[in-house]
Amino acid sequence: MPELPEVETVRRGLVQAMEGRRIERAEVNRPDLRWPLPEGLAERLGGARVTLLRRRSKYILADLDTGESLLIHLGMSGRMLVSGVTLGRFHLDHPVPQKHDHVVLHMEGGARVTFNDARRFGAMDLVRTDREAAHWLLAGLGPEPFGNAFNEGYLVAALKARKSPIKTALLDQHLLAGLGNIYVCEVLFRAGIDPRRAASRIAAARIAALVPIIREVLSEAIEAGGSSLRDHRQADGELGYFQHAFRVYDREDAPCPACGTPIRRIAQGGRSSYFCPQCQR
DNA sequence: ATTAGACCCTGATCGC
DNA sequence: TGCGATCAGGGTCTAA
Repeated sequence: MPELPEVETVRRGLVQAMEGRRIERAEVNRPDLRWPLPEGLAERLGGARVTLLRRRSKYILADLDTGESLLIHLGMSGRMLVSGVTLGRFHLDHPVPQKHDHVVLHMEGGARVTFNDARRFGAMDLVRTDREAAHWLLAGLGPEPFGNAFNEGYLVAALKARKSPIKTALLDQHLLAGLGNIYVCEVLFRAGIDPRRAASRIAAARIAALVPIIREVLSEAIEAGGSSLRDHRQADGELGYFQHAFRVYDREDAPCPACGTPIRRIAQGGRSSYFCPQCQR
């Protein structure tokens, strides 16, 4: 489901229900998601206070006052839904229990935060906060798109060594953390680059131009509350609306917004790439 | 080290 | 209405 903008949207949606609040009780309904859940997860969460909610790449990190952080990945179909709270005029509820509600956090004050994930490609783990950078899921991640370590020089150097298509290279989380299939397609369209082009053979100036484009696309998507395809929801159940701004993703045969040429869909690395054969070279 | 492909799992959709 | 094939925003692991 979620790429960086969706994860950031979910994180923001969880702040009010979780930050500064104690987890009164944690309900863990199965022993594993993608991987086994950590030993004693329910006991280690119960009674802990959430001090801060952060995001690294497509992971959400909930720092606890126990010295541990809860690491959450939503995979393809994971959701975090808040219920049992009133936000302004709206009372959020989530008729429980739903199929695939794997972990439920009962927060002090009555809010519930439910991790629901039909496909179970998602993950949860506990890590000592002061050693989180060494966690096996986080250690190999590339720079954050909005961080200082991600810049023109870095990207040009990193892509120079890549013979794979630019599409696949930008999806590699070791090279750059946070992009997924949707936003890579949209970025390459805005940059006018054919997704099949070998990364190493694209002129440095065109690679450099990707840096601000990547930030622009991600910023706009975050601003829109992410993209809601199929059943993705923000934490408050609202839908993001960036999908209405897609220029190529999921628009096979529809006219290119720039030139009218039908958008093409091809498979790369087992995923669909959408592009305009006229505008992207 | 890089790259392609299989694989993980459930659910929605489409053509017949 | 049913059935199989295909596809889906994630990532890991293996083999070459």
